[in-house]
Amino acid sequence: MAATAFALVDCNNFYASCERVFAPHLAGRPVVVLSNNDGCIIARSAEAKALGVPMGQPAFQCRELFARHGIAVFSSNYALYGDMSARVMATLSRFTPAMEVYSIDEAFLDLTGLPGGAAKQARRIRETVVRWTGIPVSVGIGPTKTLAKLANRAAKKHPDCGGVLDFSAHPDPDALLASVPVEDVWGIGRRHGAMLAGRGVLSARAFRDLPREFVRKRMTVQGVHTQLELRGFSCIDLDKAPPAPKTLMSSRSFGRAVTTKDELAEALAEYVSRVAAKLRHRGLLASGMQVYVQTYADASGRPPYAGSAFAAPPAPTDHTATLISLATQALGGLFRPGWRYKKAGVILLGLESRAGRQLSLLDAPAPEAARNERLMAALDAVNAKWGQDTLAPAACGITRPWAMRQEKRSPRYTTDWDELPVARAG
DNA sequence: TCTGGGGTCCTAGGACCC
DNA sequence: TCTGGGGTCCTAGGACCC
Repeated sequence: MAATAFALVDCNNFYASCERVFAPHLAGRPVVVLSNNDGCIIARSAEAKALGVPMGQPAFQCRELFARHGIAVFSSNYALYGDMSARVMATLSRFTPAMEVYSIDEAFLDLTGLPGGAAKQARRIRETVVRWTGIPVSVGIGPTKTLAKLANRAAKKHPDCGGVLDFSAHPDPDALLASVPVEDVWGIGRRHGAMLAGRGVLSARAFRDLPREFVRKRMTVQGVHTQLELRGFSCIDLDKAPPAPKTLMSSRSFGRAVTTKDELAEALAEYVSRVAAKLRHRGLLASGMQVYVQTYADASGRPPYAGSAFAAPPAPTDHTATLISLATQALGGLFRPGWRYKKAGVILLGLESRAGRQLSLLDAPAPEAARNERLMAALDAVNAKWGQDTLAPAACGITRPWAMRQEKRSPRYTTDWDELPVARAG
């Protein structure tokens, strides 16, 4: 029986690569993608990295750098990235059913026992994905998910390995672990990284060799799992069918400061209508809701105001109008005049499966329930066919002066009939 | 004017119950 | 007189991930 071989397949500079698939003239050129609201930099092509464009930097601080180097700048286009992700994942699933889609641009695969060995399969995966989707990927292989992650990072760092690195076949694993900064280990973030650095623990190797009790005390059992995984003992299983989400949220920073309760209510109505559509798409009902608002600091130097409120519908629901009126009520208790609001959001809680719901005698369906259900189904069907905001509740407003900025969004090449790429002859 | 959005898990502490 | 031990549920806060 072969030793377990987890692979982590990770798309290189995913969002930037997606933009380039449909803009071939950008091949070899620096490309960056901005966060929602065109706020900060969330993806960079290799060329942009080489020019020193920093990850996470506010976009307005980089304008000069963008102009000087002719960097192509895009607003984020999640319709495009989501669709490209689905294509990559479908390609990966041809290789093994033992696969976990871990994020929009990453998947774990169990390559144990496949013909030719894990590394050979990984090279085939790489070639196939780039040929079928245009997206380049790197593959890290290891006996645990944490080591596969680490190997993936190393594969990206060392171009000479051809985008595939197998931890188990590495000639000097201790040296490899010693070369990885401790805060780059999967599961160890900035805070714990700083705490460890303060104690002279700087590398993955040094962390691996710490006393277990110390790790448990300072980093909880999750830290212990990470440590065991670095030692080669698998603690984190492949999750082929991720469990239903426990919360769903929709929130946005505004394109400009919002000062009135009416505008806040409109924005919240829009977020509710988005998150309710997600809820129905997953076949879930919400039994609670949290609404929150955040302001900018004001001129007097008062710290920003942040408020949140809970509300619950009479019975678990996925009905947009019910949820909107709930959010509007919650806002009533939350709103303070005289502030400039920066952001608001809605979180749906206590999610349960619609199918599994047992109706009690007390919450027998109201007469309008069946009509509501048909209305929501019709709304979702129209929006699925014609685009996300074709139909929206009037409470969301029409002009949306607070809407987020997206000045450089590329077309939704793959998901919108009006934005298909056009091929020209000759 | 100016720094995203969407998730999960763990722990501690308080309320409440038997 | 004078105040156990164990369990559950909820919330807030902090940490992590992409």
